[in-house]
Amino acid sequence: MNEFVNIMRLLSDQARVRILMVLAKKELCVCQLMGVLGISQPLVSRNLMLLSNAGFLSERKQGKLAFYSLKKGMDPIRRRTVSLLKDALKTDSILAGDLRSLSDCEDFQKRLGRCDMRTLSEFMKRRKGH
Amino acid sequence: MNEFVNIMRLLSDQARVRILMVLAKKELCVCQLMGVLGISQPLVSRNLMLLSNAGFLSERKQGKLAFYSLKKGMDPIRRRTVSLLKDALKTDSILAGDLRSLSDCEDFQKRLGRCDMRTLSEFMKRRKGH
DNA sequence: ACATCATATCAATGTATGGTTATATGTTTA
DNA sequence: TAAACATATAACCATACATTGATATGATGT
Repeated sequence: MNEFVNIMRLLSDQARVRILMVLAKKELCVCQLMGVLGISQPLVSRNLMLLSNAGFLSERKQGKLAFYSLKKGMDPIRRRTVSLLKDALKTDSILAGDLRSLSDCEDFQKRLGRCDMRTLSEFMKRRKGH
Repeated sequence: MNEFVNIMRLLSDQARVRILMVLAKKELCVCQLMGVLGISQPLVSRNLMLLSNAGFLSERKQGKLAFYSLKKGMDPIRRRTVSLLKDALKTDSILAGDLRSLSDCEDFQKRLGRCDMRTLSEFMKRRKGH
């Protein structure tokens, strides 16, 4: 009972749901999530830790980057929960915006050749402007 | 997005999940839920209101009693959510205890011929003793 | 009308949680 | 080795929420 209630509490936060849904599309590092979601780095990190501890994410370290992705081989309950999330948010506008931000962010980083959190967050802020 | 996150928050509470699961078995009035779950009447009422407003419950008034049950004809997302709850808690010990309490509580009330919240809560307290 | 019973609502309070700032840890590059 | 970069952790504050106790509303029977 408690485990399930804790999973629900985990998913009762917009930022965490957005992270989970974006990672369901593609493996990303922390700074990319910052850029895409427009939230602070400590907050991204904390939410990634919570989602990892709850058994939803895998972590992969490469150099100074930490990549997170949806965990493979989750138990049936978690799998169904993620599937429910996907269907419930299939036409969600915020999520659609996040995915657009993602490709913009990737283009920017490709030109830059690195993550560069400061420049990236400036770029994304300007991007939100219009 | 917000609607879904609110549903998750709703289900991130043990008392509400227990209420929902017991009502999924059987229509009950407020005082029966008090007895079965061992929680205060204002708390039961409040959580019933939240679950109703979120579209999970139907209400039926009969005399001074207010009966609540799982709503018929919920949208697919809510239906799947309830189904997920049921499966996730299929072997949950707290829920099993609630269902046992339910039949005890019904026996007691049948002998008594009414709800009688005061006597009932005393009875249920003693019952928890062993 | 009055007393009792069932439910709803309100006020008060302690706790949990999201968000921010500052700092620490670890990695690469110059 | 020093500086820049990426991430993690800690401390803190403000807000939201669960829970309780008291009280209000409303129905039933005497």
